[in-house]
Amino acid sequence: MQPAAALPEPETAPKRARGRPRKTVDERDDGNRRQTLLAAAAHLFRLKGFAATTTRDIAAAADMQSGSPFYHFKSKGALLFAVMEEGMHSALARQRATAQTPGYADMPPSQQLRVLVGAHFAVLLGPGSDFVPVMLYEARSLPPRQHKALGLLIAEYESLWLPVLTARHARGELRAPVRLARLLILGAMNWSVQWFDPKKGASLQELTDAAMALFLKES
Amino acid sequence: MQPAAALPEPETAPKRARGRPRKTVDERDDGNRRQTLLAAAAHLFRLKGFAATTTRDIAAAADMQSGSPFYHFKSKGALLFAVMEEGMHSALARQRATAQTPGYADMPPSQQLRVLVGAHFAVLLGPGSDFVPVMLYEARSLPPRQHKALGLLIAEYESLWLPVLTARHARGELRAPVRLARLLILGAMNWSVQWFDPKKGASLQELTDAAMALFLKES
DNA sequence: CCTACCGATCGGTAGG
DNA sequence: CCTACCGATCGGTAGG
Repeated sequence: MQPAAALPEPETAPKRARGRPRKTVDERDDGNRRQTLLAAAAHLFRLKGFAATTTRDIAAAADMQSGSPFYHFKSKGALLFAVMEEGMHSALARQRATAQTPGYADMPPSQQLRVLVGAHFAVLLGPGSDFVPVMLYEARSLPPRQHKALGLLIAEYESLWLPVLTARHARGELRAPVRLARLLILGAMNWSVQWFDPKKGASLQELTDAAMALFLKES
Repeated sequence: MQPAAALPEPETAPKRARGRPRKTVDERDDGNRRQTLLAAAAHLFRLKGFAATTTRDIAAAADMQSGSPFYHFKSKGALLFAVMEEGMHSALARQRATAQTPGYADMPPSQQLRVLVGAHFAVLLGPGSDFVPVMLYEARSLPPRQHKALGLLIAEYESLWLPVLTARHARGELRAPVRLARLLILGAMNWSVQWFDPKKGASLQELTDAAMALFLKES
C-alpha cells in the first residue's frame, strides 16, 4: 500500500505536473517561472492557436492563478512575441552551429544540404519543439511592428540556405530557380508540422532521407 | 467636378461593397445570402483565423446585422464547417475534372503530375480561393466528429495522387517512398498559401514549372 | 432578416 | 505572485 501523499519525490519532472500540486515553501523556484510560462504558452499556442488560447489556460498550465502571467508579461501578445523570438533564436543558433561544425565547409553541397535539412526537421519536430511551429503558424496574430521584427530573423535564417542551393543550381543538380526552390523546400518541411507524429510512421532520419531523395537529382 | 453622391451606378460589383449601402427593395437577393455569408466567412477565416474572427465581422462583411448569420447557420462552427466542406468539394471536383480531361489517360506520368500540380495550385491560390486554405489551416478548430468527416474527403483527394506517383516511382524517376513523397509534395504546395502573392513575384505558371523542376529528375 | 438583449468569458489591473 | 474585480466583447436567442 502506497501512502497517497507526502511522497518525498524530489521534483524529478517539474514541468507538465498534472494535478496542480500546491507549491510548498521550499519550491520557491529560482525565477525560472517566466520560462515555465513561456513553455506552457508555446505548447498551447501550437495546440489551439493564439486566439483560441486563454491567458487562464496558460496560467493553469504553469500552475499559477489567472492574473499572474501579467506579472511576467505585459500582455498576451507579449507572450506570443516572446515565444516566437525564442523560437527563431534557437533555430538560428542551431543552424549556425551546424554550419560551423568542423568539416562542414569541405562537404559537397549535397551533404551540406542534408545537414541543413536534418537540423531544420529537428528544430521543427524534435523534443521541445513548440516554439518554431508557433512562429511559423501564428505570424498573422502579430501586430505589424513585431511582424516586421520577426521577418528580419526569418530572412536571416533563410539566407543561410542560399549558398548551398546556389551551388547545387550551378552544378545543374537543382533546376528550379533558387529562390522558388527554397520556398518550396522549406514549405515541404514546414508543412510536416501538420502530419508528423514521432510515435508512429517515419522517423526523423527517414524523413530527412525522403526529403533529400525528393529534392535532389542524385543523392 | 464629380457629384459625390447619387451616382446611379447599377451595382456592378455587388460583393465587397464598402460603405454598407442600405438594401433597397429590388435588391431582395434571390436567396444567395447564404452564399454571400459563406464567402465572407471564408475570406475572414483565411485572413485572421477562425477564433479571431467574430460573427459580427462576418455579418458586417455580408452587410447584415450581428444576429443575422444565425438565421442561416446554427453556429459559428457550422459556418466554418460549411466553408471547409465547400472547399474540399470544389477541390475534389476540379481534380476529378482534370483527371477526366480527354487525353489525360494517355499522358506520360510526368505530364499527368504537372496537370495535377497546376490544378492544386489553382485551387489554392487562384481567384476566389479562400475555402481550401481555410480547410488546410483551420482543421484544429473543428470538433472531432467534423474533423473526421473532413478527413475522409482529404483522404480521397490525396488518393488521386497515388497512381501518378507510383508510376513515376516504378520508373525510377521518383526515389523517395511514395507516401512520404506525397506528403512532402503537397506540403510544398500547401505552404505556398503563406507567401504567394498574385500581384508580384512568380506567376502560377512559373510556380508550377518550378515545382515540377524541383520534384522530378527529368522534366 | 432586424432589434434588443443576455450570460459567459476574456484580457487586464489594483492593491496587497 | 494571489485575490478580487472591472469593462468589453462575444456567441447566441426571443420575438417579431
